[in-house]
Amino acid sequence: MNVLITEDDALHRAFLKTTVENALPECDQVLEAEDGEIAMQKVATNDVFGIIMDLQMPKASGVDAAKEIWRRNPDMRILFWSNYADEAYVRGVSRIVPSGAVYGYLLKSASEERLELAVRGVFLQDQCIIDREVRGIQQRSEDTLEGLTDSEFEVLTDIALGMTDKAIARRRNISSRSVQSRLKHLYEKLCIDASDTGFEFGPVFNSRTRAVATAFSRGLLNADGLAASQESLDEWLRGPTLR
Amino acid sequence: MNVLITEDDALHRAFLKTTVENALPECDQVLEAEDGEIAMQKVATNDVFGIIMDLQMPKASGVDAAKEIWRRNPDMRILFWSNYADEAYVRGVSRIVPSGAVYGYLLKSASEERLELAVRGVFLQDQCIIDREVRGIQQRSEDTLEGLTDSEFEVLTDIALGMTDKAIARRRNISSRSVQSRLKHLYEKLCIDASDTGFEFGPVFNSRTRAVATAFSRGLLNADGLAASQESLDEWLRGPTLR
DNA sequence: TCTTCGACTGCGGATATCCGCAATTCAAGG
DNA sequence: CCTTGAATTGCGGATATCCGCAGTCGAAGA
Repeated sequence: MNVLITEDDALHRAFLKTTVENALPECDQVLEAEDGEIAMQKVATNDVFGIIMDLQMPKASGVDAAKEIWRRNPDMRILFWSNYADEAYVRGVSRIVPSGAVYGYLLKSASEERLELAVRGVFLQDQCIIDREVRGIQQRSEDTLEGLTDSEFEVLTDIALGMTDKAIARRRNISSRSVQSRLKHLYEKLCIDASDTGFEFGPVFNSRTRAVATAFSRGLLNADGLAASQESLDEWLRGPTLR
Repeated sequence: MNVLITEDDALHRAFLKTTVENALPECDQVLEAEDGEIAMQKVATNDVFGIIMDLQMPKASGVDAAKEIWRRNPDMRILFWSNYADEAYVRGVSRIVPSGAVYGYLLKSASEERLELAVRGVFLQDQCIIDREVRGIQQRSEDTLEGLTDSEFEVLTDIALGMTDKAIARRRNISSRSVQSRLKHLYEKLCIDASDTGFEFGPVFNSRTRAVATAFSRGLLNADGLAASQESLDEWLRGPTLR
């Protein structure tokens, strides 16, 4: 029974290793990977029972790696261990977890006991253990009222990448007027009122860019998620529209 | 002789403490702070000789805290210890360091020996010790050719916050046409060509939002720096234009 | 079946943005 | 003194974006 630790920070990696050795005496070997790519390799070439994975990593992010690993091995137990409970991360994880898969989502601020309990719960008892704080974000992002629709979130990432209305319309197979309609709803939910003139010479903010800014400051978007979205956009650009 | 460690991650904090105790036997007491605000308090109420400071922290970021601390005490030795060598961080630090101040900038990926050497160099021998990688970024951001002008950087943060051309013009005391002129140069340096049609239905990207996206992915901007810029914007909005 | 509600869509107008062209200013050097 | 180059500004036009209004469509529910 081997456990893989995927974490770029050396100190955290060492800490996780000793914790696993403590909490899981049944564990034969603790493998280590310092980024998502190495993790995928190690899973492919070793008999890995479960994974503890950081979300913020260079090269392949934790979400990317988990997605690929679950694609080949839907039963893999994965315990995510992250610094933040940003909506972007929570959403990203929720999107890729296969139905029936066993996983956990713990914050690094959690105590060592909670971590040990989570390790045993996820790896030995097939429990899904989600940090309370994360759980809150998860629910909120599922509620249509509090958070954003998938459509709105989609269009938000698109404008954050700098796409024009027309390009978004093409990509999502809707009219450009619909894109604007979705944007309008997005602006409302983010409380962006272009005519809300903070000073006497007209509006201070451009709705489009302002939406991206507030989404960033609220944790709806983050650099990692944006990089991932950029990749899928590149793929789309290379794809069907290429002559 | 007391040393203050400012770092939100508990593991890193503990690591720094033992390192300092090893490298600096002369040190009487190691104080700890888990965010920038606490750091400022501790500096005010204790006799602190030098500081090791993380840059990414909740509440007040490392740059904010260092700025305030240096304002009251320009001779304070500060060793920055950061995960990334993002241009935004390097620029932020370079901007606030008083002339003649002793400081260091080390990456967390540096070895423990390098860290110990840096601690002794900065605290005991008044050396400025800058990580080679950071030094590279620093030089590049000083060169006008490679990096961006201060004007261009300024306008970049403004559009990233969602400001309109007119508002930027007001704030920076130039005409809105000049804002567009600066933007044009910015777009050129970021290699953003709106007419670079990736597909057959016109341009894919909106220059303005695209610039923000690429600036983010290149580390010219980051969430922390944006939050700081937002604060100074709020201040300006409350200030002279308020009737 | 009828109603309701939300999403999508087209039209048209008000602004905002992007950019080429050209005149001006100003500072650094030859 | 003259030249050069960079920054600023105005003008004008081509697009892009934002948004109100109104019509269509499909799904959910009475």
